[in-house]
Amino acid sequence: MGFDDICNTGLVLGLGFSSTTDQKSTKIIAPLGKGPTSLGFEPSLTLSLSGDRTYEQQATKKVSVTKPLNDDQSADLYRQDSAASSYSNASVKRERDVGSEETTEVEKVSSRVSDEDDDGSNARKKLRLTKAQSALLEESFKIHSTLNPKQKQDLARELNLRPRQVEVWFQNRRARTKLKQTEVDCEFLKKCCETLTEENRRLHKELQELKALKIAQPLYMQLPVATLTMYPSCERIGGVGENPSKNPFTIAQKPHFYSQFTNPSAAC
DNA sequence: GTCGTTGCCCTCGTTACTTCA
DNA sequence: GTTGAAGTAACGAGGGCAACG
Repeated sequence: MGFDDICNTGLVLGLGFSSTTDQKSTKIIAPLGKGPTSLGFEPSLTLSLSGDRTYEQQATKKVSVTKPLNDDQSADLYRQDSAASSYSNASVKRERDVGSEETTEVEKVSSRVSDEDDDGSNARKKLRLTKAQSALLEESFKIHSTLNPKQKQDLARELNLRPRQVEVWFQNRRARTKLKQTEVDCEFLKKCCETLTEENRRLHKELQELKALKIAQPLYMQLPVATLTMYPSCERIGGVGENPSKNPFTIAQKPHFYSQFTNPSAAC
C-alpha cells in the first residue's frame, strides 16, 4: 500500500503553499512589521509577511540623494567644498577635511587623523569615534538613515569630522542595520519552518490514523454518521458546513445497502 | 528625442584596526 | 602577554541616476 492507496481512500490531505490558503490552523504573525524582503518568496501557509519594505530608504533613497542636488544652496556648498580640494582622485577628493580648522579638545582622535592626512601617508587611517560623536551620529541616523549633502556638511562640522567620515559612518550603519534585520528575519523564518514542519507531521499522523480506521472498517461496515468523529483538519479540508453534499465522508450518511449488517462495535 | 560623459551617491564585499574576554 | 572573536572605520568595485553637452 503506497501513497496512491491513500489517495484512493477519498481522503484528502491538503498541506501546501498558496498565497490564498486559509491559514486558520496555524496562526503565526510576523513579530515585526518588516519582512524578509530580500527573499524572493513568501511562505504562504502562515508566513504572511507584510511585504513592507524593510528599509524605507530604498524608497526614499533617490529622493534624499537627488533632491538636495536641486537645492542650489547645498549643492553650491558641496561644489565649493569640492573645489577646495586639490586631489584629482575621486575617492581622495571626498576626503576633505572641512572641519579641521575648528578642532577642539574633544576630537583629539579626528585631529590626529587630520594630522596624518597632512603627512600624505597612504596608510589606512582608523579612528575610534568618541562616545559623543557616536551618540550624535546615532541620533541623526534615527531621524534620517541617509543624509543629503547639507545635512552631511552640518553634521560633519558639528562633529568636527570630515564629511566623508560621516558619509562612511552612515553607510556602515545602514549595512549593520540591514544585517541585523536579516538575522531577525532569518530567525523568524526558522521558527516558521519549525512550526510548519510540526504541523505537517501532525497532519500526516492524522492521515495515517484515518487511513487505519478506513482499513479496519470495510465499506459495508461503515459506522453510522453519528458515530464518526470528524477531525478538525478534515472538517477544514472537507468543507463541512459549506456544502454537505461535498463532504468526503458522505458515504455513511446514506443508508447503506448492507446497513442491516452494520455493527458499530465491530473492531475488525 | 537620443546618446555619451561626468559627477555623485549608493550597496556590497572586503580589509585593517581596535577592543575585549 | 597572547590570542581569537566581535565590532567598526575605511576602502574599492560596480551600478543607478540626474545633469549636461
